[in-house]
Amino acid sequence: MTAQPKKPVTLKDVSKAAGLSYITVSRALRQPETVRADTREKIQKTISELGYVPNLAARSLLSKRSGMIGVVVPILASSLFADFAQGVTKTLDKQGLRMLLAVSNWSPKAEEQAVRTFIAQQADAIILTGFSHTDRTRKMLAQYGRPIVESWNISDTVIDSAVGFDNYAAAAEMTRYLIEQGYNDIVLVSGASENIDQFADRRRGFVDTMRDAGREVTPETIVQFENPATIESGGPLISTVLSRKSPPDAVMFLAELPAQGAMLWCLSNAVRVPEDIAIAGFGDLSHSALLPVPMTTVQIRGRAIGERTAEIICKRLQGEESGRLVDDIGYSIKIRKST
Amino acid sequence: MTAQPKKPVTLKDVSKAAGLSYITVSRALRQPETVRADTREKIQKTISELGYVPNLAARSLLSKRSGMIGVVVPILASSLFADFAQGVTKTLDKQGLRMLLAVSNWSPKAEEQAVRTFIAQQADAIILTGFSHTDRTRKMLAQYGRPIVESWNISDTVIDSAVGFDNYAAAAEMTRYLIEQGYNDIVLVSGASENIDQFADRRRGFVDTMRDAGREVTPETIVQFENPATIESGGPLISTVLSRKSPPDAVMFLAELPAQGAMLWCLSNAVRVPEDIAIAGFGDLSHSALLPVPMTTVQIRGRAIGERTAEIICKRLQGEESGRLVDDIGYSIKIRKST
DNA sequence: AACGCAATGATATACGACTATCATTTACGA
DNA sequence: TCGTAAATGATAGTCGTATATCATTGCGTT
Repeated sequence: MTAQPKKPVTLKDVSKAAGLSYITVSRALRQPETVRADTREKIQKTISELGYVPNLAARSLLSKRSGMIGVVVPILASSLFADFAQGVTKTLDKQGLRMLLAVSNWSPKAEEQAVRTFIAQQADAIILTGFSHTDRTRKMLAQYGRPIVESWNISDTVIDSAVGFDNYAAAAEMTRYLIEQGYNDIVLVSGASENIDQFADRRRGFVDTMRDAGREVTPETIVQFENPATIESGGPLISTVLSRKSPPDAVMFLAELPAQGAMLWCLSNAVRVPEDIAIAGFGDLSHSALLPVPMTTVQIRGRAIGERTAEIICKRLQGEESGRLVDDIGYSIKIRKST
Repeated sequence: MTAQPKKPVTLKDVSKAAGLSYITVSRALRQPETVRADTREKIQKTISELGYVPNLAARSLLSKRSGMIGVVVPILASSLFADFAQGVTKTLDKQGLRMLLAVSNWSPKAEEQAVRTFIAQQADAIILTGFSHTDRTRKMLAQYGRPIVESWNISDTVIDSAVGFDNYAAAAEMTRYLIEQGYNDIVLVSGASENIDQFADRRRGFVDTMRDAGREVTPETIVQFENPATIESGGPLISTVLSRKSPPDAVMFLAELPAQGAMLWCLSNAVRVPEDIAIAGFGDLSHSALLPVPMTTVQIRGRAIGERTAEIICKRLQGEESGRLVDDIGYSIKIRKST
């Protein structure tokens, strides 16, 4: 069945089968009003009989539009980026656009490779996550000449447009909240922040707020997990922190999965939250609100970021010159029982 | 910047800039050994100066290979299908192939639309989830003449190849286990199974095993949730079941999220698991093993299914005529504390 | 000086869809 | 029966890449 590749059906094949000329068939599809109704019907009939599907590679060569949008996410499994990607396709679908999806594993180098093939494939627009790109990526995108949206963060220096939220402010606000709640010794659990602006910004938000409040930030204050963040890393992280000579009274995570892992570890090890240790997350994955001790966290609407991003792309492709645009979709601090 | 579309750089532009003929530049890329080393270098230099990126639409028109693989998943957010998709791209990446990803929302009609555009985009292969396709989808795929892999289930009647596990057997084995554990009144919580073979097979596995064991299966035995399965649906489902005149002593879920939701509801409502009610899941998302009462479930390795699926595609595209192939990647029943 | 070979050039054709231009056929009313 | 408009046909060129064929140039060897 699949062994011998079938020769694909072309418009020419359709015209022969219908006993019409190529040009008439072409017109029936492109300018239907110039072709008689019964002729159109006959053509439609043979099209579905032969199973003709237009070759978009040929069309794109001429029209310069491929109908594909390139999207790069750092990771997909158990993360808000899956929501994001789903939001993107959902919106693109309505316009008949398709998503070329690449996973970078938080590597700008992998992102570069993805962008290169997106451009080669004639993607009509490109969606990236974050602002951390290689020089070559930036050079390629500068030549690209089509819509580019960076997502999941906002900044004054975007390539083209951006949709996201203020990572710095979100972390700062959560830090301020914890300080105001009276926690004296707050530890930050952060992802590796080299090359990842989101984590770097969140981290700065924490550090600046702590210092503004007169709190000391020592090397002991910040603990790091390896990307990608996993739920399994949470237990070891919190147990290490709790076994210090003078353990902190609050731990603020910059990713949701390790926070959930830490919470579950506490539940299983008779550590009371928030009495023994307060835990705050970042992201608000679906479990967080339903845990026996619902978790305080920064709620990010990943789906909404994806939809908004795709909407901007669609508008741009329809010729609306919105120009450089930075859309702050916001976040919200969800105060629950864990702090 | 993005306003006026730049005219893209073509091979011809490169040849002009390098002071060479088009054909020499073309040869330098396709048959490098026929071009002098220093000429090749000069060409490479101008290529990177101009930022030339080959137009794969043009190439694909000639070569019949687009370098893109179409993938349809029912859902992406908080599900094993995100792991699956990540496994697929990871493996495709190594061969320089890209993933066109569509989300069907469990709708065969949406799948059909996705398949149509995959074929139009000249995808080199197509990956589907499950066996539930519309007649039109089947017709298109029959004409397609390229590798097709159906995933997440296995069967004797596949279109081309399949990678997955035996949904029927997995549900049957879990049912048998619950019966052997001595649970007398087992309730099944299933997804809507019209048009979704995975759920239908799991359901049959449950029903057949129950009847074989002499258990009655009444309308009361099976409760249904709406797709997509959410964690939020778990609480209401289990509380409804528990408020029956004679509540069951075990609940078997055919999806992991509602099972987790049910478990978390029990934890928050002083319902003891498994003493008051046993709970079994299906899928094993990352939280399940770490809950205060770790959950018994059917472990599915979504990532592995994705990787294996992509491997088969890659081999096929490299010309290995493996032919019709059904790969059972297995599952494993994880007995934990919740039953 | 003649030969062979490597490197490069010129030209044409193909891929499938689309369009512009001009030509032909058909149907219908006056 | 003619004029007109609508419907259809024929032909050629476009997009960017790839390749087959044949031609030209330059260089070293005998």
